[in-house]
Amino acid sequence: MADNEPSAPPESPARPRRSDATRAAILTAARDRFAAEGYERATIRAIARDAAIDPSMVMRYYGNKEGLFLAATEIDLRMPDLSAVDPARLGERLVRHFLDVWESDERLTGMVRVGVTVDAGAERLRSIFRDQLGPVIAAVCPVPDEAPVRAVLVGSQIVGMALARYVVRVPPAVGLDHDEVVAWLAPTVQRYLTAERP
Amino acid sequence: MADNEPSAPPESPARPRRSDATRAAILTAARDRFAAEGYERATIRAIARDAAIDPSMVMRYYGNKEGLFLAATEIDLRMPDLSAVDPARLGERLVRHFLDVWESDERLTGMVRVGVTVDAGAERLRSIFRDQLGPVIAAVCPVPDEAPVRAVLVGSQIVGMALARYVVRVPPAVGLDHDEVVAWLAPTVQRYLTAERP
DNA sequence: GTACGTTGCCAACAAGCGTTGACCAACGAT
DNA sequence: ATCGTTGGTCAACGCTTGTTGGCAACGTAC
Repeated sequence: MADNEPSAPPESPARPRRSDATRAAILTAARDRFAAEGYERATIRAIARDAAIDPSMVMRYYGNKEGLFLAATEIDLRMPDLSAVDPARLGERLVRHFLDVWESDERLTGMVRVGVTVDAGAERLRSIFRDQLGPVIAAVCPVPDEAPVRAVLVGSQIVGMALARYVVRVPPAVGLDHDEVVAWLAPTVQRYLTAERP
Repeated sequence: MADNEPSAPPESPARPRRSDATRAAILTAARDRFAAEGYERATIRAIARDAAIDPSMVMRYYGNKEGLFLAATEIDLRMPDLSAVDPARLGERLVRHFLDVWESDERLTGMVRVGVTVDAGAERLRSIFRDQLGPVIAAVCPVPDEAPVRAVLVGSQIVGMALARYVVRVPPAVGLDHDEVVAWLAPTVQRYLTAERP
């Protein structure tokens, strides 16, 4: 309905358009606003102002606010291949990876903010658990059936710490450096991954 | 300013008023709405409708929306006295306590929802860490200086799991029963409380 | 050069928000 | 019986929100 490709020729899935720069500017502004202020307070008008265009352009290119949100919050955790990692250091590897990825992409903070508030965001979070964290953990899981539970355990500790550090900013959590976080959390994650089911 | 006690006599800190029932109805409705929908989407009008009164009453009794929020989300974690607990079972005790308290008070879910979105909510969360979790953990902490860090570690795991179970509702986390959650999380919490600093 | 799709701005809409002040009814002390 | 205080409703305010439709400029293909 709000689609702008007139009759997308099947041979080229995405041709460059003159408005690509605008689209990109909107996405960038939307990411910043969603991350900083959450879904409701990030207004289309503010996003458009940041992108230096008219609010109606946002509607034209992304249909409505939820469409913009979904487009702006496609997240790639860049999960490493854990099968190449020393099994005894899986926890350390994972915790360090998440610290890096979290601090390199403010969308993750925004994702948590919104995933906790809006249904569309919660579904996004679930899909990240299911499609990105799940498979990687299944690959190193002794019993494949247990992978979903182990993934959610790992995720709960990682997200919990991210919440404390980057969203709520509890002082003692903010004060920890990477090595301290790894030293505390890695054994936990390691146990969730490899310990016998209790 | 929006205070309704004309000249509160110091001898009786809180006399019963005729409007106590209304005040309570507002608070109950506010808790439900804030918990279910977060700060922005829980409108004063909707809360007033739930409480079967006029929106202006909310303003009269609680000043403004933030005042209502603060009044509706005073939270008591009912922390137990850990010094009476077998030191080897501190983790188990704490995890079980949090499961109970979380499922008996939907305000906690609302608290997390709002604490992640609004500044006033984040401050509430920090104060809960500082004033309720902190002291209890300091009492069982080998080195008192380390108590804040250990408290935030415990909190990160507890809140992370609560997020997965009660807010985002990731299926594998919802499917765990209390004993399973305790079996997985208790050793983690135990280590955060009593292990040597790594 | 003319027709047409694209890009963009502008002005407006209806709805909903938090908040305010005027006004009335019931109560309690005098 | 009266008068100030309290509990409550009503109607409106100013504002912001997401969203829409019209219209002008630009570029390109024929």
